[in-house]
Amino acid sequence: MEQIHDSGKNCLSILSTKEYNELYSNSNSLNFEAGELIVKKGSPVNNIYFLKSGIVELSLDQAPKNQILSLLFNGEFIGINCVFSTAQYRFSARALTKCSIELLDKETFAKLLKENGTFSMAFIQYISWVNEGFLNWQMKLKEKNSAGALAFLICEFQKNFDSNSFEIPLTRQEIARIIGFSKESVLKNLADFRKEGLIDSNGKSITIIDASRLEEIAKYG
Amino acid sequence: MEQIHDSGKNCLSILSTKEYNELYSNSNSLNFEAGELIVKKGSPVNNIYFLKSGIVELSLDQAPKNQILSLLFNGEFIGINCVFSTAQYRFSARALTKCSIELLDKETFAKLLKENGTFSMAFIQYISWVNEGFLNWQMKLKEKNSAGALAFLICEFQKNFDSNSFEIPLTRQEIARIIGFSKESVLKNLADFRKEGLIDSNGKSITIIDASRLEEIAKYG
DNA sequence: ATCGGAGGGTGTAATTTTACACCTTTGACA
DNA sequence: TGTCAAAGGTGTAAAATTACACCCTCCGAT
Repeated sequence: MEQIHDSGKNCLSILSTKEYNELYSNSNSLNFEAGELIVKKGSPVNNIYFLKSGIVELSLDQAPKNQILSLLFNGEFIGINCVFSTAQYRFSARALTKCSIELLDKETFAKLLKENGTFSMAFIQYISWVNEGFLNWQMKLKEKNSAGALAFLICEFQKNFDSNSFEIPLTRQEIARIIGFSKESVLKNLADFRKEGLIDSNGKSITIIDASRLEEIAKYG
Repeated sequence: MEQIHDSGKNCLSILSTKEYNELYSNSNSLNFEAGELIVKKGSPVNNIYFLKSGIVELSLDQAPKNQILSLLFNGEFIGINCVFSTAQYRFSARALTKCSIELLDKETFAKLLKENGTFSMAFIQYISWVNEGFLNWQMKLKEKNSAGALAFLICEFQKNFDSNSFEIPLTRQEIARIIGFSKESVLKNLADFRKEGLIDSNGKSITIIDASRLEEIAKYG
């Protein structure tokens, strides 16, 4: 229990070559285009979706309107809480960018969990870590106003890129659905950030000019 | 994987008598009074807290001010996500009522998880179920206005009692911290519910008069 | 090439929620 | 029994957010 497994990839690396091959011999690769529905709410859980590359949004409804629960990046399992707790997915998953996904067999995965105690401990660490992260993300967003939440999201995206200039592959509406405010609030706050010289933005591309002040706002001050 | 383990108690019942005795021989019973701090944010995870009876609140800060993450009822583990994902608790737990808690040894618990594949599968099902429930709870609250959120909380409490008359062991301030609105909003909505004949309330005791209309509001319509 | 829809953008009004000010009630305890 | 703090309660003003109305631009399909 010394090692903390902080990504799905990390967790799969526990498996022996034999176990790994067994898991992957029962799996399929799938590719999705931006905007495509990956998992529809209510569909039965027959496989485990492992996100090899791309960004996925989870939302409570399959319509691309509702509140976005969370964003998943590469190395994560999609909707892992539903796999072992309910017979069906309780939300929908949609590709935000091109995505490459490995469809693992649920029964093989479960068999390996039962047989390999080290793997199951790593998996327990992983889902604990994922859920702890989700909880923290939600709570941080909840205590902020619209400007703080937007700044927070921009800072979080920045962490996934090395540069201060990057593209956020989301429409203003999608950003709004993530942070839980209206599209107009997002637009107005973006305009304010631009006017105050915190960022420069042009469509989906964004450049952070004053990172420390942006982080101040993200922390809510 | 047929059986779904939807409470910590249920999950512990998987253990053989021998394993159960091993776990409990390394454990202690603790009792807490209403208001007492059970787990302080930042403290190291040395034990697993199993809530035998009572109601516990989880919050991001030890001060009894901040947003309440969730309420735990009997049969649940306290802060189970932190046990296997971080070395320390990321939030505080406080007794809302008198609580009886079993302090299980973390290493023994981990050993049993590694050795007993059926137990670890049940535990995985349990934490998935807990987190799925938390996520749903948070999302349902998020999409509601203050009246809807309050009605929702009242309806949720009602489910834990068999009668339409019961006591909510929370101050108005605590209710506010759970649903994420101000104390005044809670008071005003309660007054409205009373005026409209949906409920009767006197201090902490509450009687639901028009359950269907209250549920309507809870669903936000 | 042009039509139409989706997305970006902004101002103003309406709505919701909070903040503040202040009062009453309750219950522990000296 | 008196006191004091915490909790319940309410009205009004201020602040934040949303809703609506409307405009422009870009881009894909006919």
